[in-house]
Formats: sequence, structure tokens, C-alpha cells
Amino acid sequence: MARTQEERRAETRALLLDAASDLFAHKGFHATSAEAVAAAAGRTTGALYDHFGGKEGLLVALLERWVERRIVDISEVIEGVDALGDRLGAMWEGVVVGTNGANGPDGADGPDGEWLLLEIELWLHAVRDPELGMVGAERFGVMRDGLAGALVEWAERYDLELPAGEAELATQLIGLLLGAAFQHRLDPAAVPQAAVVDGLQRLLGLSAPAT
Amino acid sequence: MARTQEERRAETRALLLDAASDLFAHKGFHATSAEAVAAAAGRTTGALYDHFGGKEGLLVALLERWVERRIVDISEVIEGVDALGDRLGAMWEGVVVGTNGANGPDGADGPDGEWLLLEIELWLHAVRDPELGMVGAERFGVMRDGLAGALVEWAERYDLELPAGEAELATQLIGLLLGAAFQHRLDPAAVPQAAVVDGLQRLLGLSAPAT
DNA sequence: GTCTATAAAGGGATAGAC
DNA sequence: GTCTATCCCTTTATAGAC
Repeated sequence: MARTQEERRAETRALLLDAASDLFAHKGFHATSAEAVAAAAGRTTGALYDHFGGKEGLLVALLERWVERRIVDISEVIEGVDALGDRLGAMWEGVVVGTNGANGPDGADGPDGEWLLLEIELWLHAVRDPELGMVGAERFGVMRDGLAGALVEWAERYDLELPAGEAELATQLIGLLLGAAFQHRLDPAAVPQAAVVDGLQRLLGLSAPAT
Repeated sequence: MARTQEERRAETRALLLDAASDLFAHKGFHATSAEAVAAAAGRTTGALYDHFGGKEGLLVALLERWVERRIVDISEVIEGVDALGDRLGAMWEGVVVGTNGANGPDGADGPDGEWLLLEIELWLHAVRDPELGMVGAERFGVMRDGLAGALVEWAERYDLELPAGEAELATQLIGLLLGAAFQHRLDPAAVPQAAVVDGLQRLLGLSAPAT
């Protein structure tokens, strides 16, 4: 019954990270107090300092986790292409409605697009701090590589010719997804899913040629 | 010689706004103290509170200014199209290397891409606060409309057919520009100008068709 | 209209109890 | 391993001088 110390410690760590993930996304790093994070996690600041050494440590841990997250999803989507439009649509849904890592062992949470919020929050910190910047650069590198690889496989399987190098294409697709999500968040009606999917297809050279 | 009170007041206001623009971009809103803004502007907090009522007021003022900025540039660029690639390249340069409003009457400043930093910083605040969110939505609406109008003119003048509605195209072009800039900031080498211009052209239906 | 001095609050970090 | 209590610093905001 009684879990080991190690299990309990791991759980506390996870709870703190998830709480921080939520709060940093919704309120921002500086506007979130260490105590608020601890409280949201059902722990106290003592535990937080023991695990992460401070608020900054929490941010670094999130950044490291950041590198791994959502990469699988974004390239998996391309994989089994039946109707490309549907798949690209799902990809877009994932970006817009995406939750961050807060959905731990215990299931659903974070219905809104908090993924994007955390993404931007972490990006800002990565850009402002050279140390963290390298981590951020790595993250996007991994994302691009993953998507680029998926594009190559996809092109081979269906014997299609990519309109540009796969690395360049990956950069553009991710760019459009992010930039569209950016606008969508402020004004969803102005960025319908069809517009995004349409743009992605055009980038892939799949548009219906003009009349 | 002695300027009127009104002139001096306007100058103080401008100095404070420019200083806030810089600091909010580079350090973030919450990490910047009101006193730091005042000091950077060569004034004191007393003046700041008199003009803006507090740090929050400074943010709101910046957001309002935000709506107007950079819109002209982004659509002007499309206007006199000789070599489209060059123009799109200039557009990209403007986004990446762009300074914010800190280049007041006195000339050059802000060599790096602080425009993007402020853009993201303000976006985050706009997204988190419904009140500010409407201002942000307006900003992007105006940007899109401006670019959409320019696209229509451009298509008519050169008798080209746009591959999608001008509103949709504007959304996509701005999206790609932002998303690419986003990646570029963390890893410039991974996002060469050619890749961005190439993507923009493909979105405009101007790519060399696949073999 | 702007500055100086100060009050009041909030948050990060630590030490020691349990 | 986690919690409680506390110290100290920073920051916001104001009140009154110039």
C-alpha cells in the first residue's frame, strides 16, 4: 500500500511541474509566485525548493521537458495519410487546442489552448537568456527534423515530389502553423481551419492550380 | 528657446514610452520595474505616474500604439513590385531585424530584432487579459486588411490570379512570416531568408510547378 | 510638471521542526 | 521528504516639496 519514498518523490516532482506548467502558461512566469505553484500542486514551498532549488529551476526543468513534448504528435499526424486534408486539419487542431504536459497520469485537463501559451512563454525566456536559448534552439531543431523525416517517408510512399527540400518545408509548415495559431488565439473567427489547411497544402505543392 | 509646457510634456511621454518599449521587449513586463523605465527615460517615477497612472497604464498605451505600428511597412513592401522575391525578402528583413517604435525623432537605435520581442510580449498580455485581447485582435485585423488590400491591387495591376481569397492569403503570409521569425530568433541558421521567401511565393502560387 | 522620500505589500529564499 | 515560520529585499504607489 504505502508507496516508496522514491515514488512519492517522483509524484511530488510531477505535481509541481504540472502546476507550474499551468500557471506559467496562464499567468506568466514572473506573475506566478513560488508559493502559488506549490499550493496548486498540493505541496508547499519547502518541497519546491528541495526539488528544484527555486522558481528558476522549475523553469529550466520545464524547458527540458519542452524539448520532448509534442514532437511525436506533430509527425505522427503526417504518417498514415488517407485524406491529407484531414490529417493536416488534425495537426492544426493539435496546435490550437493542444494541452501541455499537464495531462499526467490522472487524465484530462486543460481544455483550452494552453499549449500555445506555454510555448510562447518558454520561447520568450529562451530568447532572453543565451543559456536557455540553446535549449530552445534544440527543441525546434528536433521538431523540424522529425517533421522533415516524416515528409520524406510520406513523399516516397506516395511517390510525390516535394516542392522544396524537406528541411525547408518543415520550417515553413511549422512556421505557418505557429503563426496561424498566433493570430487564431486573438481572433479565432479570422483564422478558420480551412485557411490553415489550405495554406499548408499550398506549401506542400498540392493546391488545385489556379483556374 | 524654452519649449512650451505642452511640448515638454509630450517629450516626456514619448521618452517613457520608448524606454518601456525597450525594457518590456528585452526583459519582459513583470521583470521591469517602473523605476527602471523612468530611469531609462531620464525621468523619475513621479512623472511616470502622472502620465500613465502606473506600469499597467504604460502597457495599455504601448498596446494602443501597437495597433498602428508596422502596418504601413508591411503592405508598402508589396506595392511597387519589380522583383517580387526582393520585395518579399525586404518584408522578411523588416520582420526579423525590425526595431520597434523606439526610433523616435532622434534616429537609429535597436539594431537587433526587438520588434519581434515586443510583439510577443504584448501578444501574451493581450491573450491573457480579455480587455487587452480585443485591442490585440484589432491590431491583427488591421494588419490583415492592409495586406489583403495590397494583394488585391497587386493582382489587378499585374493581372495575376490569386490562389485563394485575399483575406485568407493575408492570414497565411503573416502567419508564415511570424512563425518563421519565431524559429529564426532561436536559430538563425536554420531559417535562411531564401526558405522564407520561397515559402511566401509558394503561398502566393508563384512557385515553379513540380516537374 | 517633475522629483524626493516613504509607506505598505508581496514574494523569494532559508532554517529548523516534524 | 515535506511543512511552518520568518527574514529580507524589491516593488508599487503616494504625499508633499520644489
